[in-house]
Amino acid sequence: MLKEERYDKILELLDEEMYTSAQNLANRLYVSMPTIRRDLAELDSRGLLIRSHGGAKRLNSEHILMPANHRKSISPNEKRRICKKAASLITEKSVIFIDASTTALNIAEYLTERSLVTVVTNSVKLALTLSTRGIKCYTTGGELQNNSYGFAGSYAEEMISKFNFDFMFFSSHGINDSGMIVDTTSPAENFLRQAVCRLSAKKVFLAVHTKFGQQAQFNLMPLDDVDIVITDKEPPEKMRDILKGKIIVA
Amino acid sequence: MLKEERYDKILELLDEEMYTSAQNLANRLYVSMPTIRRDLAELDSRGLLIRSHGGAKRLNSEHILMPANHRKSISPNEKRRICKKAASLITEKSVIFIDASTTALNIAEYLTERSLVTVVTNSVKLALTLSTRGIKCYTTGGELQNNSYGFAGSYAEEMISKFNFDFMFFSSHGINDSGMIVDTTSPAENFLRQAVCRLSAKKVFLAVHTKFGQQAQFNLMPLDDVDIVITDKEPPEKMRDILKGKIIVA
DNA sequence: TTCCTCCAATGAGCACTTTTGATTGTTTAT
DNA sequence: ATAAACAATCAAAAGTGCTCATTGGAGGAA
Repeated sequence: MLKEERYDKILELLDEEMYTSAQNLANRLYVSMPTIRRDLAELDSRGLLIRSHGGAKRLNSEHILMPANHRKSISPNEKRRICKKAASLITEKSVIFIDASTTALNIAEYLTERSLVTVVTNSVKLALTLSTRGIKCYTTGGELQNNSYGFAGSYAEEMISKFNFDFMFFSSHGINDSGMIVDTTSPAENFLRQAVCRLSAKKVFLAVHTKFGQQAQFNLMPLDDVDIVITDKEPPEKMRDILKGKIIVA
Repeated sequence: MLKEERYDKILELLDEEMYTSAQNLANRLYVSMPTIRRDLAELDSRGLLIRSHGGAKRLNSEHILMPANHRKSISPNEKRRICKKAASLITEKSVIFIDASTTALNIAEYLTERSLVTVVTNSVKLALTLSTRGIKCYTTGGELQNNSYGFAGSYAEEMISKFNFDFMFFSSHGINDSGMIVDTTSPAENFLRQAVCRLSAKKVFLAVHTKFGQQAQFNLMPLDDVDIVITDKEPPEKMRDILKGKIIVA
């Protein structure tokens, strides 16, 4: 096992347990105590956990700046596959908007500096990711939404009003049986997405197959407004008609 | 097989496996270990994977986030003391700007929801910190600057132009012997600070004592433009005159 | 096309570094 | 006071970077 792999495993275990003893880690990862101690020291110095006598403690929201970055994303591989397909739609020099969702975040992997794309986003995470990859991107300002690490609000809306987008890539909580895209996030964020929608030539909805048939408290937009839906599996029978002509299975 | 082809194969394998050993790659691609090592080094430097002793790790969206250089803040206690004092200047309902610097970041600790302050910042870190503390804040958008985790650029400048600030809190690389506040960060970020300066009633400069007598490549503004300087120790003799009347030792 | 030259890419050998677990004596928590 | 956890040190093993000779493909000339 690689060292980095062990580091990740330690953080994953801590994610579930809040506290863990060095002994416990040594047993579960089949390495000796000194090794675990060294690992914990290293992870502590990276600011990923808090070392304490006998073990370690998970960072809580007070200490962590970019929280939950080691929490496992659900079906990460499906999301990545979807995003790979999504990125392949992007033509050179196009202007694209990517929203703040764990799904759309993966597009970052498939963007390169060379493609001369103008990226606009309201996602803090995407901004940080692209920044470290050396890809220029414009981030909307505004008020940071607690659960999504996305900006929203009137400042964000004003900022995006300066653009005309070729593509808008977004995701949400799900699509209900009547073909309405629904979400649980803040209304402010939904307003923003609706505004971007009006400014975008092509609207691309990224949906892992589990999203079909989901219900949530807010209506974002009808599926009719979307041009392309990218998913990872054939949707259930009852949704075939609504999705006809716009679905791509990655 | 071409080199680039092999690169792609490596990335494909990593796509499925998340972690892989150099040995494994060498076997599957029918090349020697040195070659695989060279490949991994190259791919790592291109930012397409993370090299780790014995192999490599896939770069997924979650891991890109954490800045690799977890530089520890220098003299954190002095900075906190300075920021505590800075926060005590803030009156209820005032509108304040806090810039992207490790020093000013500490103000977050001393802000409470109740004080009804409107906070505006170009710092991603501050935005995240305040957000987890439940304090509302407006973040400028713009282009993320690589080293400071701050936004800058014309969108940021336009955003702040909508405000009139009661206080501006900022820091920089230092003050040189002629009383000029100097910095090493991107010019874009300095333009932003200058713009905020013009919109602020009181300019408060936060300077750990080590900043006195420092030189750097960019001139930010003369000390004359600043109303208050907060530091943690009496400044050196030669700077007393310039600082007269505006210095507070926390 | 075919041959030749050149240069980048590769693999082997070797010295060096990193990682790891065992052992030691010291520190810490209860 | 006592047991657990710790840091420090060491040696073995694995992994690595370096140099250098060899290979094999790209590009130009016959």
